[in-house]
Amino acid sequence: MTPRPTINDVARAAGVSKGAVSFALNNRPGLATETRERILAVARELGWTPNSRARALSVSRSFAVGLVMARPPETLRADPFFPSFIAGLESVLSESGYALLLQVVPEHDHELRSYRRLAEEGRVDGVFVTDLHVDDTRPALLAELGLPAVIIGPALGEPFWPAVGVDDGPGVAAAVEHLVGLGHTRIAHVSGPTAMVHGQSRRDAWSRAMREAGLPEGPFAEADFSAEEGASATRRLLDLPEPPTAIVYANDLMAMAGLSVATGRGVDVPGRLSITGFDDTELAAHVQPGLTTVSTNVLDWGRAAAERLLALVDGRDPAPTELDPPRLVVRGSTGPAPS
Amino acid sequence: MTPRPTINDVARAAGVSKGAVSFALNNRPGLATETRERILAVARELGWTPNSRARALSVSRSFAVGLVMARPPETLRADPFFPSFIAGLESVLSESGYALLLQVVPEHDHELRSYRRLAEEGRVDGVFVTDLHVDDTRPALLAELGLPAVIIGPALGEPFWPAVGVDDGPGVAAAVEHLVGLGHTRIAHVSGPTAMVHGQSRRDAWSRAMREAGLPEGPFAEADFSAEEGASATRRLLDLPEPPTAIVYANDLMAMAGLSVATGRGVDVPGRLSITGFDDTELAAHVQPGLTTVSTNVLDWGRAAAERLLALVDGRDPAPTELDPPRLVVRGSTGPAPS
DNA sequence: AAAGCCACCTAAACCGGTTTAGTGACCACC
DNA sequence: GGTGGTCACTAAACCGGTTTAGGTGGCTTT
Repeated sequence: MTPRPTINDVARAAGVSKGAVSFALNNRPGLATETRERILAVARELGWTPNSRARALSVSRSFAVGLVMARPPETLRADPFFPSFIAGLESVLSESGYALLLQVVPEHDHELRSYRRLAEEGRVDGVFVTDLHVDDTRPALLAELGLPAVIIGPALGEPFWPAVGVDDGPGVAAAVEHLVGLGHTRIAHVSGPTAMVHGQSRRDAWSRAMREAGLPEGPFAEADFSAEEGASATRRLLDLPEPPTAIVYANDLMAMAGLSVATGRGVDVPGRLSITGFDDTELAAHVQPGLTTVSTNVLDWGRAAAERLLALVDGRDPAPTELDPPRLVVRGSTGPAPS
Repeated sequence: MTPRPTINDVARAAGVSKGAVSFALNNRPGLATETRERILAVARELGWTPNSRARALSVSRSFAVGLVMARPPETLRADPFFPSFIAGLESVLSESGYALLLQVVPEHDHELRSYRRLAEEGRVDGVFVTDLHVDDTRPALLAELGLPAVIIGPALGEPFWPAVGVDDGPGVAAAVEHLVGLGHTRIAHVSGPTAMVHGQSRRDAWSRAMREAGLPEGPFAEADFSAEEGASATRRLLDLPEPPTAIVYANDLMAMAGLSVATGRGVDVPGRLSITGFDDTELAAHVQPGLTTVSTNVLDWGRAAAERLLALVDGRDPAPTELDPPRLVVRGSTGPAPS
């Protein structure tokens, strides 16, 4: 209620100039140790904290970074990625006194405008870019705006852009290999949108793994990561004259919906059909049968992305970060191929 | 790359003082229409946007509001609430030029510090308070800090605090009534943490509905909204000498885990056991059998909360917002009580 | 004793907006 | 023809920090 003290109040109370207070706060050389301590003591006593708005103006930095999520609310709803990812970001950002500014926009078009606005108004010092499309115009826009950015996700194409992400490939490959080891030969894939980088990269990984196992590619169905489309893709695959004996889904949500479609039709899992997911969501361990899936350390991923962006903002050299490779978690939804 | 133009550049180019530019921008009276238009034209031509940092300092506002989420990452992971809720917030905030500042902290203790810091540094003009505990100290802290706040969730106790939320009660009651109508008499409840307001309020609603149906309360198991505890609570209930014929869960995640436990044990759903959830997550419609659950309009909820906070920040009278009441969605997981 | 040099601190400019007090021109009125 | 009142605008203070260019006093140096 009482107005917060300003640097002037502290200076007056300590009998020094406000410059001195600033020096003491940011412990810069040029102050006698005794003076510095006296100033800090007074500041503590008055309960003074520097006003971030004033600081932001004078140093021309906002000490905030932005995350824009462009998804229809429906797709957003059950996404297991963001909460953990954001927790990872935060653990690094808050440590450095940075805040995370979140924007949710309904369409890609709005997203471009969001970035532009964030940059032009000087709200953020850098941004994270997620859900990259294969022909995404955002990197170009951000370069034009001169806004430091870190791309979240597998780096596809432009390698000079700093992307941070676990490579999905080995995870999908591990799932395929696991199934091949169980004797499966007709292994289908239900992908996310192949117009998006992480949809495409998982799809590619599946193709490659099949090729490397010396198998034909098997049926493929494109979906959009939602339960709805996961279910309908599964129906299409099961309706094939020669249905697959295993399906590799691009995420857990679609896999769980597919699992229900199968059991609802009386198709035994894993007796007649094996199923794998991707994400290792909490529920995956608790469906019947338990879902074999790929687990990635999203928290660490967030941390790495934040560190990278802060380095970029500070003009430091971003240390190349090593992330845990994805790990296959085998549960009950996969079993030997039917004979 | 080239430094953004400032208000001074615009003033010089238009041949007026910077005050005039400011007046034109915020279209305040006292400028000839012709002058105002000339200034705006010049501004547009130079591509000038007012710097929000400077604006924030001079008007002593940050044009940002904060949302602090204090949850262990595990609980956070699969929460269907936040993504939609945030989308709702955003739709209102961005309209008014406000930004959403997100903080994720691992513990409740950190959360208090987060709020304090946000307020003291002047980063935000107001905050949302979620996951209220029954003995929560945050309202007191925020009052002390003089920070406008809107509590998200059912208002339990302190009615003078502006809370925005759908009342869970009718939703849970509808589920119980639906089951009673199907002939069930032993209806159990698996709750969230009763130390939290929304855990407690759903539990209370269940008790009340049972009482009003003239039934004894039936077995109760406290859990924490997670799939893990939902599953173990279900096991405890099914192990009872006289197991319930229906279970009302406080959220979908626990209900789906419970559903799997039941089917895994060979307990037919809904033949021998009926199950209801709460949230109407995307997957609820796609499990086998489909989950009967309670749907709330979380997007609208977010919108209402944002409108309320902005009103509070502006010192306007917050219009009382009407939210859609929760709606029971009947699917296959509920059926007639076994005879 | 004048000059030189630190070490320590102050005064003032600056960041880029908003806001208030004030000024000059113009017109109306008595 | 002086007074009063608008209108349209400018100049300058202000928000609360950071930063730079001095300034002061004491101690060495020659």
